[in-house]
Amino acid sequence: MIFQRKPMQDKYIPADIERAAQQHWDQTGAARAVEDHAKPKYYCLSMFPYPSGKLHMGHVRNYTIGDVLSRFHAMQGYNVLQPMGWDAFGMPAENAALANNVAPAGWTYSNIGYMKQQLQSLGFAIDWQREFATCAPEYYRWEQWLFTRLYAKGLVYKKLGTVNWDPVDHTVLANEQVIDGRGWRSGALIEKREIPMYYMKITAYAEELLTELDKLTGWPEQVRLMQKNWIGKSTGVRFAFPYELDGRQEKLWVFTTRADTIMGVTFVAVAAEHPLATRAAQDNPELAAFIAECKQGGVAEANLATMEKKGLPTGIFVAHPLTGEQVEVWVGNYVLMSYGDGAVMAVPAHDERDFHFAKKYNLPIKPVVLPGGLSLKTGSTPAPADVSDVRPIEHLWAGEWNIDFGIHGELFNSGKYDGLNYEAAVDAIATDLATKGLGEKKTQFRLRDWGISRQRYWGCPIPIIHCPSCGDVPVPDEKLPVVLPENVEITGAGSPLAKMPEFYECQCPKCGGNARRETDTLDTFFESSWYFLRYACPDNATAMVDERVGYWCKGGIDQYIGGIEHAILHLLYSRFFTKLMRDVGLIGDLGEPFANLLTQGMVVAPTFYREGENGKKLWINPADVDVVTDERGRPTGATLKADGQPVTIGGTEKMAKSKNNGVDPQALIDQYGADTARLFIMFAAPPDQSLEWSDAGVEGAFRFLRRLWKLVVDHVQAGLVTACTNNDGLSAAQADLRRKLHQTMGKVADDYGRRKQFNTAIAAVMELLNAYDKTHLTDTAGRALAQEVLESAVLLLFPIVPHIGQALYGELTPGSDACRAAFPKVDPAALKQDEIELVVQVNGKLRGAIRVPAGADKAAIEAAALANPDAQKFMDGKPAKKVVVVPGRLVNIVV
RNA sequence: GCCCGGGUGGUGAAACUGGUAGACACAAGAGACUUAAAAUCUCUCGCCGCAAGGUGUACGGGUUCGAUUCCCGUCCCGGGCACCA
Repeated sequence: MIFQRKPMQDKYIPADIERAAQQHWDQTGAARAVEDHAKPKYYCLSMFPYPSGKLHMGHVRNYTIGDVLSRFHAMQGYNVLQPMGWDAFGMPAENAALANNVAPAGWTYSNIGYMKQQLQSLGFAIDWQREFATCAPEYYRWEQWLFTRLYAKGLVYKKLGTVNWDPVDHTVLANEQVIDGRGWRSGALIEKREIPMYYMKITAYAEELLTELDKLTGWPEQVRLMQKNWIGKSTGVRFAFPYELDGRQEKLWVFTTRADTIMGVTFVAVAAEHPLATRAAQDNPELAAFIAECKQGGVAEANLATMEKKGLPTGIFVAHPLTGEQVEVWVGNYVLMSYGDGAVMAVPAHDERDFHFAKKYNLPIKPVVLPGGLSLKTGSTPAPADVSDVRPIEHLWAGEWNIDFGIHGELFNSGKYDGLNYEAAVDAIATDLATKGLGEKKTQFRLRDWGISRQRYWGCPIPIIHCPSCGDVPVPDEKLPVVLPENVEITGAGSPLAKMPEFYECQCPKCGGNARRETDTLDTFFESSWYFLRYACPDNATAMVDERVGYWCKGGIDQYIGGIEHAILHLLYSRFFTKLMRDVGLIGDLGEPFANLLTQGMVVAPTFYREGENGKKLWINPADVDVVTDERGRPTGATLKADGQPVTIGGTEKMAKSKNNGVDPQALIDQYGADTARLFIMFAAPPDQSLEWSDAGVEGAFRFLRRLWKLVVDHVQAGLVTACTNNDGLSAAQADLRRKLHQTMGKVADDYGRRKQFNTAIAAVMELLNAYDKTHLTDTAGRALAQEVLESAVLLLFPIVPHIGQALYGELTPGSDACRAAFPKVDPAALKQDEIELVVQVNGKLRGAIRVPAGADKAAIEAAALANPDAQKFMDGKPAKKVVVVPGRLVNIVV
């Protein structure tokens, strides 16, 4: 018999085996996904990257997780789809254009080219035939098409929206570009400005988006909760304060969830943009100045909410709807026009914000709800001695805010409502308001409609034509796509499209007259809200989606993986789009788009900067910085490697282009190979935990792979044998190893499949190989066991380190292909154990251990524990009061 | 400010449903092999203590036979806050 094979390399050389493995996968089409109704499908999707230039560690982490799950499920017999594409529109391309004088399109495509090659070098089992970039007209034409359908249904509409206006650059800025209230390039004070924008009616789906959250059992509870709070359903009362102004009877509407406190209203606050504020400012210059001041600064809610609360009286009074008492209207900078009616009733005694505002401006505080479970009726503890005397209670409000003031309780000081609890009071008050025609119970959502217009160039053109006689006219299907011109000049001042007559000059599709094309583009969240459906049919030139979506997305995408930072917006918009597309009749009722969600923790890194001219921060990459630490390892300072001069240490933040703190994985891959990079990042932390980047430990990951290689080399050189399939002929130590092997198989499958915690799976295989090293395996039975352990260990690790796995499995089982191997199956017979060890505690403290037969009953275990000399020593001769036996774990003796 | 997470050795972390705190690694130290270095192998490694033992999971309280895990409060760090993606 002549069987010639190339002898196995003694040394682990990742570059060689990775090239060979990737070539093999390419040639065999290992990652190609084809619809196959004979197998269960597994659509494994990782959030597609923005092509920012190079991969960063967050990408490596994200896509390795996806690849591990994809490969694991393929080994379990699933028909796996793992696609990849590019979220290619967005602001960074325009910023790069400004900084380096390159066209956004060219910059984007070249980044895609580089990053694709990086992804390929990591050996991900991606079906590249489904790749697309969202900046391609073949992709975005379909969202333009959908836009016109939604516009026709009224699900897209136009209204005024507030933006950040840079008065120097004459341009609209993103929130990220507003730093401390100033434009990032001009340094000018930013103003709020109202402009017409297109909105999507996501509020029409608020109820469905909320209730369907309950069905998302494959999502982290945390994300469901965040979405629930974001949608923010609240039930309360919408009511009006009537008033007379300029000879007309008017109503000032507000919404409250605390109608029970309505008798405690001492003033009303409206937003600076509220019509009543505008009216009052007409003959009040001071108020007009205040309103102008409120217009300064950015629109981001975080800024508004942390601002000092300021206000000014309008001099206008409205009538309390129940008492008729006159209540003054104030303008407050903390009241948001975009929430509800842009006006709130103020009850300083029971709302913390109102309380501080009232204290600041000496407005009356009128308590109407008893704090801390007090009751007028029963005088229940801890009531003051004389409960009929309410003065001591009111005196409580003289001091600081107390958390009890905001809690539901029994009403007092409220006339006919005295003694009612929260629910009864709200019911009674709502009824009385309704009788007067001044209000009713109402459900309100915090969720607002989604503004999708952007005054930017690098995005999907909005397919609308403005005609002087016909109004806004959607671009007809046969004129789609509206193609974004790719050769433009970016100046940073205003939208380039608005300066291109060749783009905006057009004819009205209805009347044929001269008209102007919309020059705003769509929010890039638009593209990422449906890309996951397009992966099923990227080649369809005649329809947005087709029946293949029904195959791959039935019951939802099986696994979605991406950063926790997308927990609200992207995931909510994607859920919304799926429902929209269902209602437009594009897809059947697929249900929720993502059946299982894994929210990856952020890869964070320290930030470093220097202040440039006019105080602008120039961010410096961590790779270019030396950090000085004290003896405890705490950073005390940092210097730039290039010049040795100090740089300022910023916070530790998610790796982002804007802070220049991304770490390029390429150096890691070049030095150690893709498998080490993959193994290391999976071993560093569980996937949902945030991970502060450090490459300490990479060496250890590489060492482990080298050791695995050597274990297989040694075994192969001694000669291959048939793998062991049962415990016959094994020594006790060998049986222990075989038990460990099969325990490890179960543990790793559970970690991959259920827990999605890969660091512990790797640790388990490390433990197994440590045990392997310590077991005598030179006899015939031992050699067969060695073969079984090595074959299994290689397959257990294959999803994480597929290149070395491909090579080693080929050596261990010549002629086979690791890509076609099934995941190792546990042999229950190998798990059997005669004796187990139990820990003995005395009063909850570990004092000893006993060995008992595996099937020992409770009484026998108790007896053995009480007889244990270590336990007796600590029982001090006292009798056991109680003995707690936790089967399989421990015995606790209480004395 | 509001919503959601997190805090365990020198470091990354483990402990899955309330049951042995620190698995598995990194770093460090000691030793073996080597002319030497690298690589590899062996041992030590939370803190206090010679030891017995005590103590320890951000901090303060609580529930429990037993708490890293559950509850209340405080502090610190991270994510999101609707135009970063």
